[in-house]
Amino acid sequence: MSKADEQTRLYFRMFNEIGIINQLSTNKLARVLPHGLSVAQFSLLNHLVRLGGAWAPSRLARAFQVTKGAMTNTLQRLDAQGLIRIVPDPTDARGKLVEITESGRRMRERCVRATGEVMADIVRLIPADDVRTMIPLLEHLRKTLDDNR
Amino acid sequence: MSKADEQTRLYFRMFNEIGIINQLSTNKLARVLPHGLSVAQFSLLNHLVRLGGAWAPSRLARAFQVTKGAMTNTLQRLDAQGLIRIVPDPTDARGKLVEITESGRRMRERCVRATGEVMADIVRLIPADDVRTMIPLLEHLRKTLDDNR
DNA sequence: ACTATATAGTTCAATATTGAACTATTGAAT
DNA sequence: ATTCAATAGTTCAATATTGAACTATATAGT
Repeated sequence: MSKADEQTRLYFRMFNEIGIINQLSTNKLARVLPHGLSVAQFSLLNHLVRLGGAWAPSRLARAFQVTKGAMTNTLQRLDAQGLIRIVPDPTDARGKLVEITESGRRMRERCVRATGEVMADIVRLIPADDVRTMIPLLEHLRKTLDDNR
Repeated sequence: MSKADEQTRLYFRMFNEIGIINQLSTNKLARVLPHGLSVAQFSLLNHLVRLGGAWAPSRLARAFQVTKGAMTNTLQRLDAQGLIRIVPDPTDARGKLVEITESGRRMRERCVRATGEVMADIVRLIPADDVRTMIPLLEHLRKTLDDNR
């Protein structure tokens, strides 16, 4: 096997590990989330609380790297549960703006607590240094993939 | 914010990056794969070629960390395209065994070539040292999540 | 002003996935 | 031998996702 092939294998392996970790972690978190709330939905509530303000669906789709269609779906489900409010954008008749509701804030708190317990297990088992080492490398990889989309 | 909260945030951020990378890389690869073949299907063909021999569906499901239902689906699609052969396990009447066909081998070669070009771009932009640093850390994380499933 | 292009959001079909229910077979304990 | 729990595989409903088609509005170039 050539050197280049070996290198390619290395990169494939990294993506493979990443895929499995994503699946395992998503499932782990989903299992403790209040019934009916997906990890994607929780992440969205979290995003709205942490960053605050009103967000256009298109901006949220870009932030989460999903298609507009997927974001429409997520937002409709959250809206149906009264966890967010969707209002027309006063400055652009095409657009809408998404805000979290009080009920959404409470739900997000519940989710933070629920996932916190799971996360505590993981924190105990994975050295924080490992995480601190990986984050900048992952970030660079993510940005690179994103730029060359 | 408490120290523990900050740490939890760090871990959440890692999982978030991992989720986005998974989505971007999967989409990138899927786009260049011969029509009708998903990344999961290609991975399975690759697995059969690299490791060789006949595999029980349940063993494949464990190897790829997906449910038996998901594996049934993938195998049925590959079988329908004649890329694998599924035969009864002679030693266990409950079981089946999966082998790659000649056509499957050829398809796998095509996929390796197609994805190789995409991967070459990534190899050029991401230092191999980054990858070599991440792999053992990712592997440890994956194993830890898997053990505590 | 007009036109063409870009952007915002929705809908839809196709696909992948989970988790649970189900059937069939195995293997172990008594 | 019988019984019972474990395992192998399938099916199904629910959900999440993509990509493409579609409508509506905005913006830029002429």
